[in-house]
Amino acid sequence: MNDIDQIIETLRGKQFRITPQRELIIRALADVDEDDHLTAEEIHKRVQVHTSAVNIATVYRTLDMLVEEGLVSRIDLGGDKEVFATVHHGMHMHLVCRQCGHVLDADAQILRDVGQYLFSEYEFVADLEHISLFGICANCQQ
Amino acid sequence: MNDIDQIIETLRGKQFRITPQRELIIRALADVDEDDHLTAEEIHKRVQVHTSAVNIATVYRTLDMLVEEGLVSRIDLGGDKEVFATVHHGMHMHLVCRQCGHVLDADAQILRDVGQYLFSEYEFVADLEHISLFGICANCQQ
DNA sequence: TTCGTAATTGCGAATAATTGCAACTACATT
DNA sequence: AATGTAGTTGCAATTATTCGCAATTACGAA
Repeated sequence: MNDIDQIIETLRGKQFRITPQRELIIRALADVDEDDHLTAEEIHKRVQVHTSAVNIATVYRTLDMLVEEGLVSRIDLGGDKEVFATVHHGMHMHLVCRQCGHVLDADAQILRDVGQYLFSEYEFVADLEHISLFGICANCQQ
Repeated sequence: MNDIDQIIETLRGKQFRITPQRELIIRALADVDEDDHLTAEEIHKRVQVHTSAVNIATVYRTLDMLVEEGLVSRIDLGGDKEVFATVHHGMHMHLVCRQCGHVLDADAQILRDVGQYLFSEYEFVADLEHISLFGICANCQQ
């Protein structure tokens, strides 16, 4: 079973209705190259290639729902830029420079320890698939 | 020297001008109880107690500048809620439940390791004073 | 297959946040 | 103390996101 069907099955299991709009949005999200992330606006554009009959508000609402259900990651790339990707996408850590805005992808392996600690100490299941950390990149340090 | 003067001195050193607006915004931010964080809107209200002559756009721009200079932390509490605090505020980690929105403060000590790793591996200086992690809290797991 | 209904959508309006630009001002220089 | 100017602000316009509500529709049950 591919990512798309897997997400749809999960939603059905939770009594969500699978509308054409939702399916198109999920396809747009899943049909990207590895390491690719899309903004809400980009997703809307991709969906409109197939049909112009999907409202931008529906895109926002569907993304919120998918994030809340843990099927999609909301990735903050510095205030003004917010992107989305399915959680099947592979673990990522984004190092965002708060000075130049540059985004560096880092190995997220180290966060496993943090995740384990948070669960044992607080019973909190942290989303560590896509994490953004802010700071200053090598270039901007001088 | 207190937090406020320290921030102002740092800004002067970087050739930023200390306008009445900026001073009021910095005071509003620094004059809070430990563990308190303010939204841009709350900061604006606090400043307006002293004078109505500060535009909300100035508050946003000043906060952006302070964050970019590393003097203030921008703390994301779940998409719609963004709060600010001076970095002198003490290390924090916010565990934000993506289902119920509840925010739990956790010990941030463990992130020190992550910070060291990121610097040695990527020369990236991560802001670990105020971190938000998203996930599912104990209550919402069932 | 049809029906009933609660979930979902689209639309327009409301709200939040950002930006361009002309006017203003902090402060270094004289 | 007066001056020049680059940095900063206020305002209005723009853009991004959310919300209320009536119309529509997915899908379980008959």
